Amino acid sequence: MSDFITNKKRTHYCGTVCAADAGKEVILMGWAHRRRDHGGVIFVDLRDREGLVQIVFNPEISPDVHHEAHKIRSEFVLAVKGKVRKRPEGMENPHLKSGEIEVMVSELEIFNEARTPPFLLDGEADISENIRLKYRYLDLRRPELQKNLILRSYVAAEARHFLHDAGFIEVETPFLTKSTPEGARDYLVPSRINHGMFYALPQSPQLFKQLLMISGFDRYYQIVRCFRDEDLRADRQPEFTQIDIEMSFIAEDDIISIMEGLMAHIFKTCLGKTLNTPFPRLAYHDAIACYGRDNPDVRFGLKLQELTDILKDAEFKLFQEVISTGGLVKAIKIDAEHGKQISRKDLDGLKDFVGTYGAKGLAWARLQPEGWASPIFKFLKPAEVQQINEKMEAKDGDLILFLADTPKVVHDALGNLRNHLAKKLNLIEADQLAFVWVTEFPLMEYSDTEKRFMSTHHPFTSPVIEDMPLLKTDLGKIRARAYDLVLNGSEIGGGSIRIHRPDVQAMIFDALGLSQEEVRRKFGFFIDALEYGAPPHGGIAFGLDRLIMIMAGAESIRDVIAFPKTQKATCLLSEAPSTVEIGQLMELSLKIVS
RNA sequence: GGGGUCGUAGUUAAGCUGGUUAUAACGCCGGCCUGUCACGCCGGAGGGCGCGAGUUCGAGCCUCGUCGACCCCGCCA
Repeated sequence: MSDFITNKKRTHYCGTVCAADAGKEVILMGWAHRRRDHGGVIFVDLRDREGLVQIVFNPEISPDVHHEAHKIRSEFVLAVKGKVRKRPEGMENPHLKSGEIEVMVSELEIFNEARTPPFLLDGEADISENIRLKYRYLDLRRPELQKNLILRSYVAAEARHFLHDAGFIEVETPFLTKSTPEGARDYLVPSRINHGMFYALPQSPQLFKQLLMISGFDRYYQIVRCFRDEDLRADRQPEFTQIDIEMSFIAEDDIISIMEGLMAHIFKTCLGKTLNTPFPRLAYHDAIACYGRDNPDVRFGLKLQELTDILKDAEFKLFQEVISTGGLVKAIKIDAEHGKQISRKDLDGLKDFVGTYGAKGLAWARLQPEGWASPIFKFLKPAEVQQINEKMEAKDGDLILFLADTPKVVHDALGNLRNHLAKKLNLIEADQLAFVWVTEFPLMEYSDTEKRFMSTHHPFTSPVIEDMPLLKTDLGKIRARAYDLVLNGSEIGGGSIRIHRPDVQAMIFDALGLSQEEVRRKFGFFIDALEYGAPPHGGIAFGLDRLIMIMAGAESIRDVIAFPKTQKATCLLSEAPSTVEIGQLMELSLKIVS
């Protein structure tokens, strides 16, 4: 074995060698980031996870080592021994943390050569994602991704630290578990021992953590992988990580305040940022009314204003039709300064944008010195225009965008348009952290595809007690004891107080249209457990990946996961999924039918 | 399942209304250089345009199909 490693141990990480080390003998190990060969003297930037340091090969120090150094190419793996010295006057590199010093190498070992990498590992590598993912182990050498994953590690460690100190017990729950067809599509695992039967990978440890409450653990947490076989997005991967939490003998405010403490601790220790707690709260109904979505980005205005009442008698066919069939008219005002950045052509683009959310049109009006310029205002009475002016507090130059449609389409389209405009018009200040709790979710929502009411959260969410009578009359109006934590317009966590009484649980299953046999088949073990003394309990789960995305300022969830999947849920590095040997299928009594 | 953007040397891109030997930068290889740090200078190699059809005298440019990456809708209790 090499004398380096066995006898000569690494003394410093490259990025940590600094001016204070001048005069010291150091041993460094890392990758050749860049080489500058001047014929006489050779400079190499040596890189490890902590950063870069310039190492210098000078023939006057050792002709042999200098000769050997000629072989060094990008990404060769090196060990060097040498003396740290202050760089000569005027030769400092202010771009480098270790730029004041350099290491004069007296001994070199090339541990390993490297093929020329398929892409440069320098700075902002604007390389197509398929190449990056195929050579993920090289992409991960880039400082940006190293930084993200190191942050991720810190956050997980600090979360554990905080929760441990707060009396939470980390318990592992099974990955091979029972399929529960409610909710997302399951990843299935065939059972070899039980032919024709399948495990499912957990979408979340929901029932297990509730069972742990019944078992008396009182406070549980787990940083745990979850699996959902649904289509991917920029912030969605088929396997993702949750900080999963459950507590007994508590109510909403108990959980909310401890979780605010958790967030404050994580942001303080990992980013040095102080959060203002408690976080503001917003009822679901108000979130939808003002922001169009249940994960509002409250870093900017552009709130939705309702004009339905003002326009209900308007002699404009389109509005009349929409309003008389239960639809709404809502509008967003863009102030003059930003409104003028939006051209007629942009307006066409915005119309197409809302089209993707089912909106059939997008009307606009611009207040100009000579009055309103708008394709629709000619259909309105002066009194109506006047009321719109007042409601929107319109000033000269303002641009108003109107949408008339069903409530769902109006909120969907304008909610997304609002976010789109904020980005386009640069309305979001960097480094803002806008947390908001969204509360009072509906317990159930009617599903047009399933033709029945479905749980908004999951069927174990407790309804608000006073709303219980609505179980007989108006299922859509029952509020849930649920809460989501939203950060900068992204849902980073969600949870609820659970049902702990078997009779209440039975009523909810009944309202969801699940027969007793179905309930028994799907959740029998859990129903049984509820009957053996379940404490009042509730919990929450945070999406660790999304949280890290925001903390790291990452554009994509793939940038905070070491080995992510593509949008088609494949791994370009390992080439999973793949076909398997026929023998493996036979062992599982499986047959590919098409 | 649907909509959109993209696919040209190792990489990132350019390639005009289809027209001889397909450009550039970086990277790579060789040479020179004792103070560079996106080192510099000189020289060189490297692709036939994701793949497959078609239209045409002629296709990187047009058409169709197909594969892949990304973004979005649906989906994500």
